[in-house]
Amino acid sequence: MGTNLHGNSEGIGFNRPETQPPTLSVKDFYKHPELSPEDLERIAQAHEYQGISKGTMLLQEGQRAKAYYCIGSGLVRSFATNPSGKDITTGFMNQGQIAIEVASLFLGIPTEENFQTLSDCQVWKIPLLTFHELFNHIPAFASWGREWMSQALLTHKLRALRMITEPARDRYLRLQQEQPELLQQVPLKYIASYLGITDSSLSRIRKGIAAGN
Amino acid sequence: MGTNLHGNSEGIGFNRPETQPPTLSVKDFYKHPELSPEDLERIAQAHEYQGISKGTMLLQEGQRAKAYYCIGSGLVRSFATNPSGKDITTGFMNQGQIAIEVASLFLGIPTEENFQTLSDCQVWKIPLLTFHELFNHIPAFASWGREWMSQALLTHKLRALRMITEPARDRYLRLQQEQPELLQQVPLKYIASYLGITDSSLSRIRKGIAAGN
DNA sequence: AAATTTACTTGCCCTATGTCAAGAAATCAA
DNA sequence: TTGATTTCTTGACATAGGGCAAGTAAATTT
Repeated sequence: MGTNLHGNSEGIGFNRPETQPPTLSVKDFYKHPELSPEDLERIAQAHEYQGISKGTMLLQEGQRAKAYYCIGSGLVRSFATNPSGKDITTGFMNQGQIAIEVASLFLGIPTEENFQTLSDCQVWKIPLLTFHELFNHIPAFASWGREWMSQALLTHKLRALRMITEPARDRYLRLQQEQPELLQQVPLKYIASYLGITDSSLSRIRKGIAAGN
Repeated sequence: MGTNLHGNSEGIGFNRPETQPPTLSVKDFYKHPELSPEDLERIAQAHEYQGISKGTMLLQEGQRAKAYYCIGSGLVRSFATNPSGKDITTGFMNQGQIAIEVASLFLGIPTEENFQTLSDCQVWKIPLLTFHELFNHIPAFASWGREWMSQALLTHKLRALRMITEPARDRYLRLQQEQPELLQQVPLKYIASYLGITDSSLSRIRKGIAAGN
């Protein structure tokens, strides 16, 4: 295999000490006005805390997700593989975000995306079955889910639009502004494919920005 | 104004005879295993039938949608306007599809998209208030909505991905295969911006296809 | 039917980005 | 520490697609 992201499906329980303890609790992921403290408690109980080491595949295309992950610390990327074999990064999820695959979640169809940790992560994991149960029994949780999905939908529409309207350089600058952490932690090739360009091009764009700004 | 798509906000009730009566009923839009005939009936009742003439703006950016539209016949496009003034087609909705704006629907935020009829349309319109009421009272309807949204989310993710991975020509061919009607009915410039290219480029792509295939 | 507007095509030239390949720098593995 | 792998940069060249402008065809308005 020969990569440090070796795709072990069982990278659970790393030992390296975290540099920063996450200041998040699982309840922070479920902010919604209608959710009562009791609801929140019940939801929180349904999660299991896990440490996951860098390079772990959380989900592979063709599978159906069995859980989703609230990211307490660390970084996850999702990617799709091109017919021609290249992988295209479709998203980054970091602290405070949820790594989730919608096709599996509500449609029960196998995913076309892969999810992979880019660093050691601390996550709260919730099985999809449990999720559905809570979802059906706690209306406020359903509201939360609806809002989450609406937001995701907007985000993806906007992404498609920007791929059309903005030149690569602008997309890079926007990413730099909105998620500067990413540029530090993520290999350039993943950033590049996320922006829809090659790594060579991104390298040149960077150079251009560094020079004439 | 000087365009046949004159953006009248009150193009309700055209008189031109339809060439084809729509074979759809409003219930056809709400296929879901959990929806009982009674539910369906109640939902159907909440819709109002309307004829809308070509060129009508159903929704303008900056507004909050007050309703959505099930398209019995005709064609609608959504578009966003670029900072530089150009409009970019973000989607086409035709017979059997729903013209809806998610930001307004569940987030209550003003839309950044415009919706415009590209032909005379027959629609079933449902006010958002009524929709929310039914949505909250009929669990199966909520399931339907969730599924609709999941599907929409997948579609938009895929669109963004294809903008990255496929060349314009392939995107055109795909559109031609998946929605051939569109190419007949829609001005080239709208198709072009939907595909993320200029009308000149699309014209050349067409030419190329017509020649060497 | 004349005038106007819109739709589409085409030519010329330009730019952003891709492809391929090489090499330096950094990181990881042993 | 050495070797292997990955990361990033850079060069030479190719190409898809954009910008602009002209021109014809088609449709709409008057």
